[in-house]
Order: sequence, then C-alpha cells, then structure tokens
Amino acid sequence: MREKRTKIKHVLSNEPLGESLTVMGWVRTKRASKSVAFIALNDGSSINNLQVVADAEKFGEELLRKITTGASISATGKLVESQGAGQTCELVAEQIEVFGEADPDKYPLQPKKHSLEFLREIAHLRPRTNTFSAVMRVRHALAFAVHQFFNEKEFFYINTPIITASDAEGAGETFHVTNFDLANVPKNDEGGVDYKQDFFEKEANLTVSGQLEGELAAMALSDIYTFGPTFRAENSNTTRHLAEFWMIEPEMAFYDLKDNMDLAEEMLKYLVKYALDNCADDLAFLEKRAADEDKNKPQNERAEMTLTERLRFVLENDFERVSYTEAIEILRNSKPNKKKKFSYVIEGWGADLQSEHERFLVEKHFKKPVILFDYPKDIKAFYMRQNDDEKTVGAMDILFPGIGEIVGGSQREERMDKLSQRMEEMDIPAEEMEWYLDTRRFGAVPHSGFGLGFERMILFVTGMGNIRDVIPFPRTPGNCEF
RNA sequence: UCCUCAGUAGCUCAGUUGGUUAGAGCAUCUGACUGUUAAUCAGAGGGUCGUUGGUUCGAGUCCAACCUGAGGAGCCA
Repeated sequence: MREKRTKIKHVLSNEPLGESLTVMGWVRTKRASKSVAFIALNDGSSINNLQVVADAEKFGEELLRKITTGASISATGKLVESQGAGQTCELVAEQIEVFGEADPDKYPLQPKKHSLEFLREIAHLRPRTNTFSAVMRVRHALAFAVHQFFNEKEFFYINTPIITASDAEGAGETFHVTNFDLANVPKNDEGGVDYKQDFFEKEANLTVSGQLEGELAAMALSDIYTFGPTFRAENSNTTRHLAEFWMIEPEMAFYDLKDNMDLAEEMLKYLVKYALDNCADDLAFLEKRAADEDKNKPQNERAEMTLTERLRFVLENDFERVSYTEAIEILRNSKPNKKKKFSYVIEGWGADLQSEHERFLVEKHFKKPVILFDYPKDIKAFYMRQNDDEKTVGAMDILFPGIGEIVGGSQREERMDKLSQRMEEMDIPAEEMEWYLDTRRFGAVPHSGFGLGFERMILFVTGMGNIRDVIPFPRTPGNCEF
C-alpha cells in the first residue's frame, strides 16, 4: 500500500515541518553532485516546485539514473527547513519510487526556454511546462468563475445542442455533420445531395452559436447562460481565431441594451477579479514571462502596463460607452484619418469598422475597454432590435486592448413584424426557423444577450499573445492533431 | 483566402559580396565536485542546411515551385 499523497501546493503553503509525507509528480530538473541529488518536483497543483533531496549513497546510482527531466516519481520523507537559498522547505527523501522513466535522449522538454511555436508541435506534452500549466490553471479558474458569477445572479446554465440543422444563423461557415460514405454520397433526382438518407434525414452541422436556442430557454427561465464549444469553418489564420472555441452566451428576458451592457461589464470585471484573487502565483509567473518577452520587442511595441496593472486597470475603471455614430465622428476627426494613415480612411457614416479603427479607439483614444453600441443595421445580424431611427440596431461590441472584440451582443428583435420583415430583406429562410419565430408569436418579451469568447478572455487575463496557446489542443485550418 | 517574413544539430540561433573539412549556447552522454537553484568545470557524440528542380567550375548562400511555421488583413468570439 502506498502512502496517501499530499499535493505539492499544500506542502508549500502549509509547510508542516518535521512531518513525514509523500509527494508524487514529474521531475523538472535534477542537480546532482557526488553525495546528494536535488530534484525539482512538480505535480501541477501549483506553479512552484518542491525540492526533494536524495542522498546518493542511500538510493544508489541505478535509481538516481532513472530520475531525469520528465520522469514521474513518488517520494516519501520528512519535510525540513531548507539549507539552501531559493526555497524555505524541502523534502528529505527516505523512499523514492520511479513510476515512469523519460528517456533523456528522446524526451523533448528540457529545463530551458522553449519557443511557443515548438511547444505547439508537442501540445500533448506542453501542459508539463510552467507557462502552459499556469495558463490551464487560470483557464480553469475563469471557467469556474463564470459559473459562480451566473449562479450568484440566479441564472440557469443550459446546454444547447452541438449538432444543429439550421444554417440560418449567419455566424459563418459551418462544419457538416454526416453519416454518409463520402466516397459514395446518395443523390436526389435533381443531382444534389439526398440528405433524406442521412442520419438526421436533413442537412446538419456543428453549432456556430447557442444563441437561438438560448433565447428559447430565456423565454421560460428568464435568465440563462450557455457555456460550450462552438465551431466555425472559416479559413482564419490569426492570433485570435480558432475553428473550435468555447463561448459563454447569456440570454436575459426583460433586459434592454443598457442592462445587457451593464451585465457584460460586470461579468468581465468579476472574472478579472476572480483571477487576481485566486491565481496570484500563476499571474505573477505569467507577468514575468510577458515582461521577458517584451524585452525582445522594440520600445514602441512594449506594453505600457504590466499584466496585473492591466487587470487592475480594467477592474477599477468604467468601460467607455460610445455609440457607433460618435465613434465614427471621433475616427473621422482623428489624426491618422486626416493624415490618411489608416488603410481604410473613414469617409462617413455606415462604414464597418476595421480592426485598425477599433485599435485606435481602444489603445490610443480612450486607452481603456470600449463598448460600442447602436450599429448600422446593414452591417449587423437579422435578429438585432431595430432602433426608432430606422438606421441602427441595438447591438453592442466590447473591445479590449490587444484583443479586439471580446464580447458581441445585442437586444433581440422581439416584434414579429419587424423581425420577419428583416429576415425577408436578408434572405433568411423563415420556414426553417418557425420554432424560433414562435417565441415572437407567443408571449414575446424584450430580451437581450451576448457572446463572450472564452479563449479571448483567457488571452487577456494571462497576457498570452496567441489564442492557440490558451486552449489545450487548438483546432485551426490544417491542424487537428492530438 | 490575400500580403510580408522565416525554415541550418534535440532546442534557440550565427553563417560576410556564392569558394576548401558548416559553427555557438543550451540539452544529451562520460568524467570531476559534501548542498545544488535553467548548478559549475573538463571532454565526447550529434547536421541529406524544409522539399524538388534550376543557374554555376562550385550553392546553406542566387532563382522557381511546393511544403511547414509566424506576423498582419479579412471573417468574427
């Protein structure tokens, strides 16, 4: 029988000096001299390692040889005050068991800095690095905080389908779901694909948003949220797009656009605060990592604030709320616009904002998170509520420095006539969406909701630069390994 | 998908205007060292220079195509 193990996090925080205990984990490095070996052991419970001291004579060359970077061991011994600098306590091993060796000639992780690009190629091993274990712990904390936030607000967590049949949501290219033998796809009389013979007897795809189903639930439970995977078959190759990502989509009955913005801002701040309160060690590590990386950049590209300063700044300041119309005026009168520094010069009202414009507003003009609202209806989705000016809809996007759009939402059009008119104008096939339209036919109420890109949030909180490094196994065009 | 840049040892990189046997640091291995902190010191092994084709007496270096990666744009969360 093995002794019960203690997680290293608790060993380091409680420091039960003099007690005998067992720890288990993976070896980060081993430093050996003739008489004694020092093993830096990490079990993922914390960014910090526990130093295990192994007497060379006691354990012998054969055992110590197996203890290499990446090997997994169990060590039992007494926790004592450390004789060396660098740690306050250490475990003097009386017993060591090697669970699994890691051939040093083949194990790709070394006790040195690796590039994020290299680690992406070994995504199955990268959680064993400081950076990725820290990111994953923060990711967990944020996911937990999402549920806690909504639970405190008496929202209900609902699960919307991952496989859907309607392609009418207009949120981008979809992945098809089929049971067909692709080498021999059944055809109908017109020569098209005969979906009647497929598993669902109709065309099906992976969801691009849980919003429409979320609205159905909100029309009964008042306040709901979804938190699930989302799929977009867009050929996007950027630091902030994934083909498979996680999205949080609250939907609230009786909320207007302002209520919606209030909730989104409160939620983002709650998540940031939760991370600051609960992930201090990991954030300190990530802050240092980001600062080191910054040193390699030219002066003008370096961050003005450290990671935690940035998080506190978001927490302590109101987001700037500006209407699309005001934003266009600001942009039109801005220096880069007048000097034609923008690739897309703002001529007038109605233009879609390019990311250079969003960056200008967030990073140069306001220097804080910005909520843009009341967009022209022609550049937004069919379900957004039409304003009385007949030009704009009650949409809102939250823009974060360095990330861009982190939240996109709107007040939904609850008036049947307005909605069906808009659907017709935008060629949305109503016959596929009767179930959705029923919410407008029966007991329609004003309601609102938004979508928060979970990985984009993690990007902001961890200070990482590429969305592929904040999800364990990223799916992007041409990449579906692991 | 478009634009730009990159691909040299396990990793991170250097390699002059094309010119003999392609280098460094780290990692690995061997040895030294009574407590180290990405330990230190000494030595060793390790390369079809992304792929294919071309120019040339001669290509890591020049040209073309392709592959892979990164950054930016678009799409968006």
